[in-house]
Parts: sequence; structure tokens; C-alpha cells
Amino acid sequence: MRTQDIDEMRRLPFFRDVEAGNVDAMLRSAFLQRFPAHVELVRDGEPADFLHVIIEGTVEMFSGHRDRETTLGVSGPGESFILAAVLLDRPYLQSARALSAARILMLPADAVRQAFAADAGFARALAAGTAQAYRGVVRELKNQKLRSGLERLANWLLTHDVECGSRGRFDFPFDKKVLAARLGMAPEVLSRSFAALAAYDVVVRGPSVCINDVDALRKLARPSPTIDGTNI
Amino acid sequence: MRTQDIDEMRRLPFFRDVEAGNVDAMLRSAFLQRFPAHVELVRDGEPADFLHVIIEGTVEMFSGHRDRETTLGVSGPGESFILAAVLLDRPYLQSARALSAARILMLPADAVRQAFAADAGFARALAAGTAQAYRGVVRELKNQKLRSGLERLANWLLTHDVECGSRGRFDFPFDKKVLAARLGMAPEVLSRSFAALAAYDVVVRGPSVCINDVDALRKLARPSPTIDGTNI
DNA sequence: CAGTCGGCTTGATATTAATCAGGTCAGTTC
DNA sequence: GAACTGACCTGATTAATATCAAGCCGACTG
Repeated sequence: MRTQDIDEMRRLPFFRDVEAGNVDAMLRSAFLQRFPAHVELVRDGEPADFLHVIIEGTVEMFSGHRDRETTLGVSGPGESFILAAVLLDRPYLQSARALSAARILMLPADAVRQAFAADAGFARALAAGTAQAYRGVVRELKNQKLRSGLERLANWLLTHDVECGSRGRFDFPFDKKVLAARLGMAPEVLSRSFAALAAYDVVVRGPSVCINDVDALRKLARPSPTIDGTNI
Repeated sequence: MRTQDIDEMRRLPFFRDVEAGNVDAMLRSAFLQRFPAHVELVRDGEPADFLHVIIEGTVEMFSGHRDRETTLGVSGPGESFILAAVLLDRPYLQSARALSAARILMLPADAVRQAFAADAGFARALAAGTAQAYRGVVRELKNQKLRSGLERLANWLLTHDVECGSRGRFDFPFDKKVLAARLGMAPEVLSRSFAALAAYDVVVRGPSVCINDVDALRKLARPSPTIDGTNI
């Protein structure tokens, strides 16, 4: 890793509560890698060699079983993934692939565990990080078990609109096929769901979507703070 | 809390890596409560007042939305619940009710957070605890999204049989209605699924089940270490 | 012992989502 | 500009699951 990159990485929010010496110890053995789109970054079942921190790009977390595959989440810049596997020194439960070209900081697992053991601030930050990740998955599980496909889509649209500045209009951040997997439905079903949302004044044209009547959509979606977070 | 109880609580595995002084600080303001079956212990959406540690009995974690309700997990002695909400000082995402009569240690949230801030060993233990909880939910999400109801049942039977000593025969630890919710299916569907498993030599009579041909059941279930854990 | 209550099962039906099989259309290639 | 490609949509069909409505049975109760 180049010294210039190291300086940039040192300033990551991820390292905020960590002593400088421990940050450097981790960065010394780290890699800053660029990956093209569609590349698989980690495969589930394999030992947790690296903690990954996304610097640029988006990463899809997914998993397959028999002939099925599902997307478990999509992460973006600033987020780390498979922290829990690294901490506990257990195999990954999820696979990851780059959705776009991505720049990723890879911290060797034993360096992370060493810093975790040596640095109480880091340990607390990781506890908070895994706690947040935990709550994210619980939300996702509730979303999956308590809602129909159409409701999941409606809520995703509302949430994403808020993240884009509540303009009632945005472009999809990834292919609709990925969105379908993200929402746990077949691509065809997503397509039909969009058609069904026309009745609620949601207009999809190509890669962009217009929510013309937010209230109507909210009435269908019925967002809940214990599933979708508080800012919706 | 009686001094005798305090002594018992001090020895909990939960406190293993915590300094004695910090353990006592938490226990000083704690309650050791008995609850009858079916009582609701916490309700989702409410602020996280207490960290709960189960001493005796089993507790169902569940959540409702609109007119639906689903079980997210069942916890037993030694396990704590809603640790993440307490650590982050956020509202509970799940509700909890006692499935059986239960004895529960309730640690005030701010005492837990104070110990977390003061005691590095406790912080590390909580990090490991949330990491394990995280992996548990990821497993559950994969179980839900990648398997059919029948497959989930088959795998639950195998896992539970192992937990009961691999005798190929055990009694259900709770009502079938709860098992159905646990597996994410309607009670009627569970009933039919049991009927379908007769073809694999699984015999259900009242509250007990016999797995006469484990291999046949495994062939249907196809357990995976990244969903069901390693000991299956 | 008859009554009844809850837990469970069974059958019929409705709903939801997945699958299969074309189509459409815009962008790219030759 | 014709052919091709990939992403997406549409329709028809099938599979999975939920829902509704009885019915069964064992346990308790008067």
C-alpha cells in the first residue's frame, strides 16, 4: 500500500476510536485492492481471512443453497463486511461480489483480532458495529417474514427516496434483477409489482422512477420504525 | 435480590470475562424475576430498559406487523436477549414472551452500558456475543429465503435431534403451533408437512417424534454448515 | 359418564409467488 | 442498416403457502 493511501485510510471513520499505533499495525499488513464489477470477493464457507472495508463502489452480499440463490444485502462506501466472522474466527456465512467497480481495504483477520484484543476503544467500536449489523439483519428478517413482495417493494421505494433526498424521483442504483433479488422475488414478479404500483401513481420508465403520490404509496407500504428505521 | 441469588448470578457464564467489581455494580441494581408462561416480557418499539438473561425457562422472540405475527427465535437458559438494543440505546426490534414459566435476570440498561464503557473484558465479551447473535440471524434469514417449508422442518428435526443426543427420538419442546411460527409456516402447513415426512420414515405421535431413517431425512434436508452450524 | 375445550388434523379453496415461454426495445456490432 | 445482445416486460401455467371450515381426539370438569 502506498503511503498516500495509508494516510487516507487512517482517516476512515472505521478507525475513529482506535489508537494510532493499533491502526498502523493493522494497515501495515493490509491491502488496498481495486476490483472490477461482477467479481466475487469472498465465498461463504471459506475461512475469514480478511475484514473488508468498502472505500468506493457497492457490494452485494449473497448466498446460494442447492440451486437457489438470494441476495442478503447491498453495502456501500464506509461499510465493512463479514466483521462477525473475522472476530469469531469462523467461516463466512455470506458471499460477496462487486456490483460496480470497487476499491476495498482488506485487513488481515489476525491483525484485526489482535487489535481487538489490545485496544479497548476498538473493541467497543466493533461491539457497536456488530450490534448495528445485528439489528439490520433482524429488520431484514422481519421485512421478509411479515410483508408481501409488493409491500417490500413499496417500502424500499420510500426508503430509497428518502436516502436520495425525498425528491420523489430517482434512478435505480443497480439493475432491476439485483433489486428483485434484494427484495426476495423473481425478476418477473418485480416487473409485475411495478405494474401494480401504477395504481398508486408510481411511474417507472427505464432506469428511473417517479413517486407522484407519496401519501398513496405510504398508505400501501405502511412503513414501521421497527422494520425500516426511524427516518422514514 | 437476595444475597444467595446474587452469589448464583455472579457465577453466570455471561459474567465470565468481567471484573468482579463491575459484575457487582450491575447486580446491585438488577432484578431477578419469575414470570408465568405466556406473559409478555418486552414489546418491540419500546425503549431498551433492561438486558434480560434467561436463568430458567424458554422465551419466544416474536414480532407483529399489521395483522401478521411471526416468531423470530426461541431462546433458553444462559442466553440473553436484546443485547444490541441495550448497547446502542435504541428501541427493541423484537417482542418477547415466556413460553414456559421462567426466571429472568434483568440488568438495567444504563448499568450495562456503564460496565461496557468501564470494562474492556466485558466489552469484548459483548462484541463476541453480538457477533454470534448476528450470525444466528443471518443463518435464520438464509434458512427462510433459501428453503421451502418442508426443508426447514426437516432441518429443524435433524438439528433438534442432535441437540437431544442423536437418539432419533424426542419430544417437542413446545407446542406445534409455536414450532410452526418458528419455522415460518401456518400450523396447518406444519401438520401437512409432518404427513409428507411419513414417506421418509418420520413418525409423529402426539408430542413425540421418531426419526427412523436419519439418512433418508438428511437426503431431503441437505443440511449446510453455513445455515445449520457445524455440528450437524 | 357426558360435556366441552384446546390442540391438532384434514379437506377445499384462495392467494402469492416461481417458472416457463415468448415478446419488445434500445444499444452495439459487423 | 441488418443481425445480435441483454435487460426487461407480459402471458400462461404450475408450485407453494395461507386461509377457511369442519372434524377428531385426548384431557379435563362437573
